[in-house]
Amino acid sequence: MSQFRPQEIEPKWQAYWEEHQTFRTNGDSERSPYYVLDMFPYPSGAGLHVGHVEGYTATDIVTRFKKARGFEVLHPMGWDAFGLPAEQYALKTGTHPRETTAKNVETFKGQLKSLGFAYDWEREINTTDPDYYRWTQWIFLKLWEQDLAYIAEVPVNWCPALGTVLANEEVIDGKSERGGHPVVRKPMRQWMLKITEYADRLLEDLQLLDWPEHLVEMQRNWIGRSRGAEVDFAVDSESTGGVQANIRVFTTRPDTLFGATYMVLAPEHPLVEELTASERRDAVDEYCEQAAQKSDLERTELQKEKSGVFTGAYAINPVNQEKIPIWVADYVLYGYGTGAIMAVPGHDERDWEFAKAHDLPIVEVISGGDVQQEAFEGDGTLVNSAFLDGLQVEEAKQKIIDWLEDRGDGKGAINYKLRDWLFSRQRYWGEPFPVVHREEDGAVVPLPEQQLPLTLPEVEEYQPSGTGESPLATIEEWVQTECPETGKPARRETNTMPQWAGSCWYYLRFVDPDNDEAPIDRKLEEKWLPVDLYVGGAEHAVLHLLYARFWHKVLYDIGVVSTKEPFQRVVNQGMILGTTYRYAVDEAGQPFSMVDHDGDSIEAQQERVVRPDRVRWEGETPMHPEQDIELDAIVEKMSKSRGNVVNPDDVVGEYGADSLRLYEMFMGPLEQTKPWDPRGVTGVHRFLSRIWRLVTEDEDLGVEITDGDLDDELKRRLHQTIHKVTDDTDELRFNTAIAAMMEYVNDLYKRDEVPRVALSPLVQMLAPYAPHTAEELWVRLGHKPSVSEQPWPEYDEAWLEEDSYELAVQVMGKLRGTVEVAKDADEEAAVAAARANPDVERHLEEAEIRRVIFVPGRILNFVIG
RNA sequence: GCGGAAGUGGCGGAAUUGGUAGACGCGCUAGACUAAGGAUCUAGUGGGCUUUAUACGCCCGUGGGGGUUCGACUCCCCCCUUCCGCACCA
Repeated sequence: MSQFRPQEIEPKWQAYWEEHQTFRTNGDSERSPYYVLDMFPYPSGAGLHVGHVEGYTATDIVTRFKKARGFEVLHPMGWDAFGLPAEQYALKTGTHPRETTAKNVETFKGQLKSLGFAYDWEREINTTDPDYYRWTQWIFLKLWEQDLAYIAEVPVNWCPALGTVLANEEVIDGKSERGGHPVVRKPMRQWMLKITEYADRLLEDLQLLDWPEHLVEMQRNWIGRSRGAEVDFAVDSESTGGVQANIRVFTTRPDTLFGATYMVLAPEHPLVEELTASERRDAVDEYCEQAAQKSDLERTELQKEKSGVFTGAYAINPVNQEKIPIWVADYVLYGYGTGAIMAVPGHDERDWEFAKAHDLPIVEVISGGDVQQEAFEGDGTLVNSAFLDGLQVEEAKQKIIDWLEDRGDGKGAINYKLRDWLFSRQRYWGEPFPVVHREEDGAVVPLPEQQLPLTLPEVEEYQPSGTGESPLATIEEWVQTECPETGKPARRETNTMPQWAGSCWYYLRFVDPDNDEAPIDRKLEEKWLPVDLYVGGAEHAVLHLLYARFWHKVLYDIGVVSTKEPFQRVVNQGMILGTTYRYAVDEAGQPFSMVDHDGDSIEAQQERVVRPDRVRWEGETPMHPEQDIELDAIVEKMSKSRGNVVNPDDVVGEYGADSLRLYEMFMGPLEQTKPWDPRGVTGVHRFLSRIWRLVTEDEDLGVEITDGDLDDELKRRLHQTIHKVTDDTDELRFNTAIAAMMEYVNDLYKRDEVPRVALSPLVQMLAPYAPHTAEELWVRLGHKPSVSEQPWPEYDEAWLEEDSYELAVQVMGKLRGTVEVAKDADEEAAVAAARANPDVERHLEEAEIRRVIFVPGRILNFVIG
């Protein structure tokens, strides 16, 4: 026997797999292909965290399991390496992002290997590699050719401190996600991608996918399709001193058109300028100016009462020719619909509030509520609506749309929340756009494909130019070029692509990483796509997945890929939470406990945290290391500043990679958010150690390994275990699969002798979960390596059932006892057995049995009365 | 506010075509082996009542309240709480 020392066996088997190319994908294999993909990481300086390990272990188990089940598995890994942190580090230290990236990749790769993940490293890709981004640029050219890329002056989130424009998702509460710097709106020249043109297909094709409901729902909401009508309101030119205009609105409630008592334009709406009456101009100008200065946040949250100003102009309601006032208010968003609304205060809560605040009339057109008290948004019968009176809402919608279309005053329309994709960043560390701006006429000219990749030039300064242009703008010799068509002077585009670009198609490149003719060979794409299982964090539930789907559809339209959707099945691993130990300090800096007498947390203005390894334990109570203060232990998201981050390297160092992997899978369901419990690791480590001692015949155990056959009972247990572990693994229920193996081992421990044939399948089942330990034990059981090349153990249905079973017996639905009955016992036999049980009989003897419910294998219930 | 997910022992979690609630693990308790045990092995461990004690038995128990059913963690209605996403989207 020998001690279980993971630190000794793990490097050994990692070297073995590498040397024997155990997990190299054979592209010519006849086996069924199976593509398992992880969301590839951004190689940050912080290294791998336990959240990565969770998802990567899950896919690793699937990879090894599917391989054992006869599939040819593709399981690649790469680096999403463009991005802001490396550039910010360059700003601080002058280190080229390429160097930072290379170093971080090295760290990550070492960590991944130390965990024994079965990647085919021959297919490693890096989005910052010119051989890779050449094809990212190529796809951009295709988008341009398809008229899906354009340049626009759009108000963007300009962050002066970072000297760059941020995407909406990078702005949180009006501040930059990284660094918390203030963000303001500023119009700038930007590249946009017309994702909106694909909105319908992105919505429709969600049906084809095997994704969790919440994810599909989030995508649906993001796309935000709504059906309604566009209606044209003529402006009353008498009220504008002769200015003629037309205001088009989008509404989902055309049925309420008779209830429109005023109109609202967004402050940015171009008609505001034209329509405003001279005597109202000062007030309107002032209002619009204020609105422009407000951030999105201020325009929404701080808005207790809806603000707005009257323009002095009136519009004419096309259904009844009534004159209604036109207002300007920032509760109407310029970016949605037409930037103008017809306000129906009787049946829209927002309009109702505005009408109340500004004393505008409220008219009821749908009966069912009291519109003077509150807006009625429910279904009902049309009233005060001339030819619509008496109809229900749905009928009225259709009728009014027909009516509007006949008269040319409007039409049925569909609107989306989804906006075009802001696709440029004013940064250095991103893919350059493969286009030039010709100086003589300002034309945008794409580079010919042969000139790709357009590589990033070396740069002296990583500092943004400050004007909003990227550092690339400062390199004259790079910027100055000539037009590939005319040879005349031209300037290169100095924006770069956002980080999403590289991750939009990397799953394709893994299939054919070295192709220098095309991003991917069509035949290989047909073989491997779509991705069978894609695992990653929920933070990418909307944008990454939506953008990648969009690109995939474009590539589908131009024949590069044959599949409509890239990811057949997506699973989000749940977040792993850490424990934070905290206390509070008062204004004078005096520390005090945040735990009250009942053990509840109390609120504190300022709190401090204590790192877990500095906590002083008084029994079960966490205490401040120096002071007599009880710490408040709370479970929350891991973050550096809270000192609650668990470093996988530390766990590997102490317990080994297999224990870390096993623990993360044993914590609970993959998709669930789970708290990290340091003691939990010891539990699974103990389990591995128990198997180890069993297989290595630890003399203290007194369990002997024999070459004999399985007795019936053990055979049954083995087959039941294989059955359970197989099903659970297949359905990603790793926690219960591990529990089944634990139970089996517990049973084996109760025996004096265990035949080798009872252990080998166990080791095989363990292999995807704890591969190093399994490899070593496989050899110690007398087999040739490697267990990773073994087919998955089979179970025999015949051995899943027992000859007899314990039948639960109820009287009036209450459990009164259990009896052992034969597997095929009929009701008569079951009742006889049950009545022979005194505990059951006692409840039956005085009563009349009205009914007997017997479900073989499950329950016997007596109804008495 | 809208949408999604979820509330089960001291803790992480099992169990849902309705059929013995609490598998497995942590922690805890006792015992064994020990010079020692934060090692290991064995047994026990939802709460309460009954009992000299044990066994047996009984009652309660899956966020709360109703309901359907022979039988409900599971299905239906109402309510509460937590987490996640979106947030004036007309």
